[in-house]
Amino acid sequence: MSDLRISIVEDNNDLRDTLQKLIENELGLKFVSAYSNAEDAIRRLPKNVPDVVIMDIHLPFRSGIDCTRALKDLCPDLRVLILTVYENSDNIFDALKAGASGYLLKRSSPSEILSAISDIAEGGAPMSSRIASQVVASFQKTTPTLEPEGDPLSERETEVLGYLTKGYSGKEIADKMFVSINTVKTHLKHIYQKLHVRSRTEILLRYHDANRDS
Amino acid sequence: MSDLRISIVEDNNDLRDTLQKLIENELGLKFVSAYSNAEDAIRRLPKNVPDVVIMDIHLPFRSGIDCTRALKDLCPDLRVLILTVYENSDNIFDALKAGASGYLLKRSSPSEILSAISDIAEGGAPMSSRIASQVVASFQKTTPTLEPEGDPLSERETEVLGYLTKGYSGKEIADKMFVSINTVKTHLKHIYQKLHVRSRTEILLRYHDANRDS
DNA sequence: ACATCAACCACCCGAAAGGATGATTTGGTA
DNA sequence: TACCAAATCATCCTTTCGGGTGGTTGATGT
Repeated sequence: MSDLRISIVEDNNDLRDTLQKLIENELGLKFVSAYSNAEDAIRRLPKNVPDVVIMDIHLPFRSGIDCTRALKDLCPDLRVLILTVYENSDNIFDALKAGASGYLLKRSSPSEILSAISDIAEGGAPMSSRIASQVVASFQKTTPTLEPEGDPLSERETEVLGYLTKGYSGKEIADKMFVSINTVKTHLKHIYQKLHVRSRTEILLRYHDANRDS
Repeated sequence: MSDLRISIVEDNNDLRDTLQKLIENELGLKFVSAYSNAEDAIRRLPKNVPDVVIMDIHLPFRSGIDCTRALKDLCPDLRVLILTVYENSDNIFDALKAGASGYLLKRSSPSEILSAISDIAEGGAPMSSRIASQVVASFQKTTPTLEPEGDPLSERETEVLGYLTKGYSGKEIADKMFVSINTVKTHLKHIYQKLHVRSRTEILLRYHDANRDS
């Protein structure tokens, strides 16, 4: 097994040098390249693709998240390890969606960074503790707002809602439930009243905001 | 700071005893109770609530996921650390949705388990490497089927699609884009053709199936 | 016996959505 | 230059939605 090849995208010169030295002094890792902005990285990194790139988020022009997206597009096998000071959930989720596999905070110790590099290269997804807990929290989004605890939907109304959120039209729901279109419309009116919405569009938006499952 | 209070829900007697000894022999941890099934845990654990409960998933009658849900309902501050052999994504996501904060595989070493306990008690979300990568992968659900690679949407069409997926009506989109309602309708027709759908409802379904974001 | 409520259905209305056809302008490219 | 795609708008037409009003039945509970 040859050395893991590592690149760095980081605009802070001191930190970039520190990381480079950290990598160069570690057995099993090989420093490949470093870039101080997203453009350089996107243009030049694909010519000599590393195994892992350590990516800052705050960069001069294009963000590290943009850069991650672009690089993953050009080099799908590249593993991106975010190393940043930002721990707000928007940045975390955007980075992961953009294709990052790991997310460390800059306060991490050198040994944490090194073990994260090994972990991410082996298919893991290293995250700082605070990051992981936010990611997990995103799964626990309490399925709220659908049925606001005020007046529960009746059995048939729930059934109609089920078809509604699967994308069926009023007519199709009527057929599936063996009732007339007018009955479905009545149920729908009641559902809209109870959930305080005025269209199936609003239902779908709320439903898929609230539920991350089927 | 007093000792962390730990309980165990695990049906395998050997492993349960091993875990108990592991906890009893560790400075800073205090073993509180152990249960071999979900019913016992749900009935008796709330009478003496620990800080952290180590939970197996495969249990005799009710699963550890059910048990997690019930316990989190009774004791919201309880931290649940899943310890199981299952690493399929359904169990992972269901457990996290049920309120678990950490997810370890049983192959984990004693020191990993101990540090996970500390981590979870401090608000972290410890996960085995393979688990974390599956969780992260769930954010990267490749935004498929929206734009089927056959004919990309034009600039304005993409713009219309953006508003559409935020729930705006045709008229509202027209206003926001400073064009007539007819233009929006034309764009919509083209979008429907390109994405092979027949209504905004289908668009919303596909969009929110594909994207876990706003 | 009476009240209540879910479920069912009908008719009406206006607004929105979806589809077809055709037209004009603009910018870029063969 | 000639052509083409994208964007703009219009007109016509049908269906669907959302909302209002009203009614019948059957089960449940007081």
